Amino acid sequence: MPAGSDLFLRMAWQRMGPSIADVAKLAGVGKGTVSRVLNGRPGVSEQTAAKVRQAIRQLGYTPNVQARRLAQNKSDLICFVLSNRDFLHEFHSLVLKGVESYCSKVGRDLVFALWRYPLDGNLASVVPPRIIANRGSVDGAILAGANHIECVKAISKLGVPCVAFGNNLIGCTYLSEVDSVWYDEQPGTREAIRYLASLGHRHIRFAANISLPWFARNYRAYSEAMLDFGLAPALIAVNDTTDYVEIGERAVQELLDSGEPTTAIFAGNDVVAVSVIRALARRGLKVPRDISVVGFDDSPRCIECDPKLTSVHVPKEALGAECARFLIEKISAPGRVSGARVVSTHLVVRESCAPPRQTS
Amino acid sequence: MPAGSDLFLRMAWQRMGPSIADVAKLAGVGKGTVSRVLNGRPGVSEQTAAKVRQAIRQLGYTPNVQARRLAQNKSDLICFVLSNRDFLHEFHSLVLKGVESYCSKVGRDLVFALWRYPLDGNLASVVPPRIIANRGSVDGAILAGANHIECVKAISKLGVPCVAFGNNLIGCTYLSEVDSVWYDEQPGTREAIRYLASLGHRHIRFAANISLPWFARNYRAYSEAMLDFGLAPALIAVNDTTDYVEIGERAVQELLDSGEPTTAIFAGNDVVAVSVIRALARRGLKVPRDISVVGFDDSPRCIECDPKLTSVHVPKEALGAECARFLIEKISAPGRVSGARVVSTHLVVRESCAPPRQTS
DNA sequence: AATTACTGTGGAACCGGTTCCAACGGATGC
DNA sequence: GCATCCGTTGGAACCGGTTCCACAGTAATT
Repeated sequence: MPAGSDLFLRMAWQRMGPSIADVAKLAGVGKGTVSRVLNGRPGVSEQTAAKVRQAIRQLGYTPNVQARRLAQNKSDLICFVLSNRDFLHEFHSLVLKGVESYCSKVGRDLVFALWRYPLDGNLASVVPPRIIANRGSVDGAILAGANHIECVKAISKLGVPCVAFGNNLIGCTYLSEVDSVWYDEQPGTREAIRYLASLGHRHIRFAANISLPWFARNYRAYSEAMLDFGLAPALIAVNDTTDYVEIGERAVQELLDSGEPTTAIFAGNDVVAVSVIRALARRGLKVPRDISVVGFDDSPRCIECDPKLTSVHVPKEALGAECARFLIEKISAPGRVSGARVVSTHLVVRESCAPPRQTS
Repeated sequence: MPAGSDLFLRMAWQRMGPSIADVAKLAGVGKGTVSRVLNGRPGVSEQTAAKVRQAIRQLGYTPNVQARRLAQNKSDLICFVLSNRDFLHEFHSLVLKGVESYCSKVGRDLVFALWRYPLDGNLASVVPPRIIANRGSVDGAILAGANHIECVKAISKLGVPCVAFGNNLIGCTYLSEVDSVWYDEQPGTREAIRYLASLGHRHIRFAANISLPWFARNYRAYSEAMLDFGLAPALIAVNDTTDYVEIGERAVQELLDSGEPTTAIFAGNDVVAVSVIRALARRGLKVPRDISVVGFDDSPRCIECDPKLTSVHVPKEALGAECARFLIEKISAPGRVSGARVVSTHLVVRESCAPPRQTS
């Protein structure tokens, strides 16, 4: 492009809009003044500002984002990284929604990236997503999906501020090992047990694959709640599959085979719960008449099944929003904030629980 | 920051990495040469290139993306816009997955944005998402979710290359009115009708709210297929609600009230289909023994319900990938490609259909 | 030996903003 | 009347890349 070419030439040659210099020239002021008006900084007389605004309108001027980013050495971009998930399931869709909603409120945009690596394998060869590795690409990252804690630390060490979704962290020994946001299973779980107990249930069993950390955490919360209410925790473990539907089916089979008295099932999540209900139905057992079922997550499918599922609500959007808030605090005050943040859960009562049948 | 400050000062003061000038100085070459090496351009001797690579390694240099973007006037960023959807449901999650997978293959990153506007109201006051309006922010946009065709045209007129998801376009009178990617309902629908007919069904009714354009398109495909097989199309319209679950329930009620002979229901989508199955079950009718049901979309819930749902598969990932491919072609060859592209559908047979009961 | 051709290479100019400093003009104070 | 101060303002320098032109060597040609 020819040096010093004027606006007309530039626009004709490439699809390039007017620049701040064109505005300045038309308004008869300096570049600095236009910049001040654009960013609402003080120190410009109303008269001059009006001239500038007029020129901006006349040219249809829009600031070039890249140039601003270069000059300010920041991008106003947040990266949402979904790790080791085949795609965005309902849960993370809602987390993303919370993140998006907070980000758009504070004028930041969202980059979406996937990240895959062996969660159990050799972590030494794991490379961060390109967008994170490129310096200056994004101001920070939210690590959602399932991550190994060492990979979160690795991203941090790259100098990119980041916040992780806590409950799916692998290898994390204590809450605040990395900056993270968690949902607390306890409040909702306690409510669920109290509710079942108040209906008269005594034999409430937990069904899941507790080799998966999130189920393990739920199970611990369940156990504590049971003990608090003077009840004996009991587990139906299906630890050799990660297919939630299969976990539900096999749990029912195992339960019926064992013949142990059971009046209610607390499922590790909603998919397991729905699968449990269907497996029970196939064996002629009706929910909640013959047995009560409680799910975990409060996903949309709770109201799409019959009976509608009583479930522990996880505030997914709030979780996402909290991740975003935390990250943006970290970005604007590096080193000033850190630790773990927690959002609460609560029970949503629907139709899948009833008083236990009078034992024959 | 002081002018001409050296690397050490810059890194100490702000968290700023080494720049291309630092690499050039260390390697004893010019900036241009370093740039040539970085971008793998010819015209650099192997000896010099080696020196440069050594210096890059020594400093741990990473190029600054923003600077590159400014100089090249492109961002390598694609925007995925989800319009008028409360969040990413399964369908669009999979479309997004297809987009992501194609983009990451060709080295582009993905920005995620939501866009809300009244689809029927006053379109004059609709403002495009900030990220699109900002010149230079993204190279192009994929408009997913439900869009009004005038809004797609408005984005185009801003000079931002874009491709829209076709099937949810409002106000679109012919396929190639804007650059778009569609799934073709016909092949899968014909397969479904042929399959039902081959089982012996003659009275197959379509259930949906056909005031919604996507259902209207499905209905048209259904009607054509029915006629082709010498059968009479019949509609159960529930046009006064957009709640899919309610559509299913009310359709069943209407069907039973009418008393018209019906041996199979072709639902507008899977959510409607599942709702139909449940509503039938509540009235003591079992699928597929008493009546057959076919869904549309082939969503995950097809295998999470009982019986597993036979459904017309929409290749959502392929659709997303095609959007991305189309857009990137538009970006690299402006004005050279345009029109509508189509991906096909096909039937996936599961458990929800059987030969019709011998009429009593 | 002089001319031509070609390969490498340095570096100035440029992308389009932000930031900061010097300077200007008018009002105020003495 | 002169010094001081403050609100405005222009513009140079800068952010960190890319691009392109000019030019130095060296090899090939005449």
